[in-house]
Amino acid sequence: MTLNQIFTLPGIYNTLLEYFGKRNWWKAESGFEIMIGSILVQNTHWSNAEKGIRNIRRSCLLDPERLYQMPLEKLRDLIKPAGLYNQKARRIRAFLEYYKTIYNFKIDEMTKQDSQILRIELLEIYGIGEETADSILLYALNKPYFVVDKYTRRIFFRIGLIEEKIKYNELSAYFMQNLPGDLTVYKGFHKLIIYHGREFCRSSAPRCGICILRSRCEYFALKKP
DNA sequence: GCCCAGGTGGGTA
DNA sequence: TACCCACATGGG
Repeated sequence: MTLNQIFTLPGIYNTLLEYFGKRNWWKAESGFEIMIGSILVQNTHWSNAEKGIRNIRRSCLLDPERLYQMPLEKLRDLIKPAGLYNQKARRIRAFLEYYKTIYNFKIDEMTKQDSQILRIELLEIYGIGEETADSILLYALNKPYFVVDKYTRRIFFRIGLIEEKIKYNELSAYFMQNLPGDLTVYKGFHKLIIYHGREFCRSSAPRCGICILRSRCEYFALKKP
């Protein structure tokens, strides 16, 4: 196998999978927890977002109806460790408003809805942009949308596979067109990109992402001629 | 003490 | 349309 063959999306996916293996990932208790977590993790380290989720769970509020009844100030206090708490409290409230109005807090009803319509609906909610919408679609509702985040953009630009200013939809389409339309691959690849990004591709180390990933690819290229 | 994190919306030119 | 900027806590 040549380096060019390794540097395809399936090749990179397999390389990262061999390097990182299967790791523990956030074990959410429900789709609803994933929806709230997707908002809390916006521009925030996961460990902080998790504290917000934990506070909500401890208060027995990890339930759409109860969380909806919660005064905004109280919600704000619970999610404080996640940072950006004023904005995020309003965003969670806006999402709950939509979830109640359209789906009566029933995730099964939401899952039955057409994926494209769901995505349009989610994007109309205050505080839900493309990444958060796709995160909810993929992880909470098991709809095949590839989640593109800061790490994805940074890593694949540094490897040289995409342009720096590529639009979200173009980058997402690039992944979906070059990977099997498989939920396991979409979820797995996104997680691996995050692992790689956290360890090797921080913004303050502009070259290491390329070096590590390229060297791993070269290593596997030699290992599997 | 400084930099950064799994974004988003609003303002301005 | 394309840039800026605010938002905010906690870990390294």
